[in-house]
Amino acid sequence: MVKKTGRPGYLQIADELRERIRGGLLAPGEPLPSTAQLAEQFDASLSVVKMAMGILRNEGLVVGQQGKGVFVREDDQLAQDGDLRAEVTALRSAVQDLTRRLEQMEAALPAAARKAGA
Amino acid sequence: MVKKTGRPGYLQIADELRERIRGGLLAPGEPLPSTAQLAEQFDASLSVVKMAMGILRNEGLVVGQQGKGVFVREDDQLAQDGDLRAEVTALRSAVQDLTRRLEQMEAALPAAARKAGA
DNA sequence: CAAGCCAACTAGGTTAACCATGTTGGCTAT
DNA sequence: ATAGCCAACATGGTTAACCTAGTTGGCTTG
Repeated sequence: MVKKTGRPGYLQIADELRERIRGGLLAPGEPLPSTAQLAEQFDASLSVVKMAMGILRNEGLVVGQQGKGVFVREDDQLAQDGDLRAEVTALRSAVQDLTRRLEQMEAALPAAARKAGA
Repeated sequence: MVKKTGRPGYLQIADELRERIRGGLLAPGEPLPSTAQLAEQFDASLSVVKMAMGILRNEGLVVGQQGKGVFVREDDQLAQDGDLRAEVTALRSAVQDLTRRLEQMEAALPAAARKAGA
């Protein structure tokens, strides 16, 4: 299944699964095949499948549940909206602001960081 | 360096590097320390550092050049042209990180959380 | 001196192994 | 029959090893 096109296998698998999700072949809430099954289907090693899953998880397209499986995220029809750009810009500003404020808190209250970190 | 906070090490490292970039500690065009150096600095294995680098690469924050190094992406506004997905991914990670840190603060300062929240 | 080779670095892909942890269904013993 | 255990499966994190391939600087050789 995985082709030797120069594009690494774990990205090919991530692409394919991403497209199945976008195309509706894998519906929201539906479980993906298990890691082992995917490895067999794609004729790939467990490792590359796990890497692909990690990417999709990081992208938020899927949600893993230990012991059960990996499921297509339910709540993101937001990805279809037209004007994401403004939304992303606003989110970035909000994150930057939160980061700054949280850093001030952590700097002012090292006890919290100590308790959490060490 | 990597703390046992429940958040996996490769995400902690990705968080830290992402913040260095956003904060300007690592300027656009500037090379990151090599994988080996980062592993030593974070007291982590090469593997987790490589995983962290893969995430940042996937997010488009950095660009790797085989044989040379990994560099902070120069055109920071590139995300405006196509790939909102990577931008959203980065923001999601940032939010996860902020959430984790804020929860630690709240756990360490229950009085403050009570006063502010409920 | 100059050309070229080579060793030592770099990123990146792949695989395998080990462990922790959560779920589930079936079997066993009471 | 039921309660509880347990094996088989699941995700997820970590580490190590091996390989490809590009870069760079120094040394050797012509």
